[in-house]
Amino acid sequence: MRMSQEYEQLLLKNQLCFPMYACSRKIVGSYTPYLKPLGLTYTQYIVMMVMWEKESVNVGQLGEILYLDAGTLTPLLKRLENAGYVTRQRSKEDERITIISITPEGEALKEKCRDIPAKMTEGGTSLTEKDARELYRLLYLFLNDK
Amino acid sequence: MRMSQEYEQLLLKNQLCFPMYACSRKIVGSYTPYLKPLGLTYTQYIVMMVMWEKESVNVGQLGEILYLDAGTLTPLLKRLENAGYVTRQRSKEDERITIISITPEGEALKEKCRDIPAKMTEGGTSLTEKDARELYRLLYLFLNDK
DNA sequence: CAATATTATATTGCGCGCAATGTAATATTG
DNA sequence: CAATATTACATTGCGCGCAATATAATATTG
Repeated sequence: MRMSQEYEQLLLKNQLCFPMYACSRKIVGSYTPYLKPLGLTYTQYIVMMVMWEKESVNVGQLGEILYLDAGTLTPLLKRLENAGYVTRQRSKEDERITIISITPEGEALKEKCRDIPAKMTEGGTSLTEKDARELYRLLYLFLNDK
Repeated sequence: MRMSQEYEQLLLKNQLCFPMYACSRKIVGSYTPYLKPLGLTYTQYIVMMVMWEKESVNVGQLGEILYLDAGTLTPLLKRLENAGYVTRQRSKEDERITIISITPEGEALKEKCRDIPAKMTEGGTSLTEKDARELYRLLYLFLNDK
């Protein structure tokens, strides 16, 4: 007996969001063995990646780059500050703005993270180089657009 | 000045995980306008999707299907139980097992969710049908494999 | 320039998501 | 069959992730 069109769309296997959600958690989780020894979470890691590129940003810019809001970033940045990797200080020109700056310890952390990307790919995906490129393209299409 | 291969991989734009993570949150978030009026979170919604297909499952099976563990599922299932959508009872054959069963209210909820998939696609992605299929394939490749 | 609006961040509250640990029931093993 | 191991969930603790609200500083407006 055939299901109606509407109800058929409610089947898990017909969803695009679900595999995205599951995939994301799976990959984020696969970083843990490399990040936990450094005392980092995945979100802290991507914040540090931004810091390695920028050296200094404010909370709003960080949020735009990472698609995260102050409710997530503020406590996370306080933890990175406590760990000694960044400093948080109000801008002198506009006291509403909090400027996040990387410390020497934060810079040093970059070296400890140096091999993580290689270790992550090394396990080996069944994704070919071409598939990976295609996946990348489609994800950014979704991300920039809808 | 050129960056070393290792450090270049630490650039956010060279990561596959980051867009997946951001994309996942973005799509999950786009469900909120439709789920919140029903008092559901996205995770509760996909649990209910399983219940609509199975009528009765135990916690372990639910975890396998959704890639979630008991630490996440137990409190979530208690909330769905309090909302009246499922029941939780120990199996008589094996008292370690908790059986989750859908209630008539849970079945009724399916009708209220009927139009959600259509509403989700309707906003319109720049993804073509072909791109969506390709994305689906690549996500499941990642999910089943690595 | 005082009143109002806007902006940037912080705070609060709640529901995940997951590692680690606990607990009770069932399986296995000597 | 008693001791031990394993299994299936439950609990605890912590860090997000985000909506809603608060707060303080700056911009705008009449």
